[in-house]
Amino acid sequence: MTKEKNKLDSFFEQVYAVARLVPKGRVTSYGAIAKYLGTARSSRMVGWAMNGAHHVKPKVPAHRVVNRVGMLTGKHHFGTPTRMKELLEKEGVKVKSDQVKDFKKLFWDPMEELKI
DNA sequence: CGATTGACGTACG
DNA sequence: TCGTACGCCAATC
Repeated sequence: MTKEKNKLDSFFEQVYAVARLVPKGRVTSYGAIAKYLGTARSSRMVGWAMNGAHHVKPKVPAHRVVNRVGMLTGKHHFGTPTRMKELLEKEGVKVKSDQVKDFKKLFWDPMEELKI
């Protein structure tokens, strides 16, 4: 405890929470999460938050989070540039040229499930 | 402590 | 319609 800081209230933890809520076989965007958290203008912070997703437990399905166009922009952060694609295809998400197919259909909007 | 970068998004030309 | 510029805010150099 000591100078323990409530990371659960940190913006980063909120991003992780939403990312973990993304159903298998579905994907979402940084902007969607940012917007849900009320920081739509700070969409970059969502990506930055994911930077620490690798050391957060439980595992954060960062591979289900892509940019606004469905491109796997963060694939280089998964150890291998093809890891993200493999993970998505493994869940049933079709990926072509680092871009999610039917992204519009597979898009999972937190506002649709968590809002209200 | 100031400048640059970054897994984005929107605005403007 | 496509390309470029800018803003966000935190972390890193």
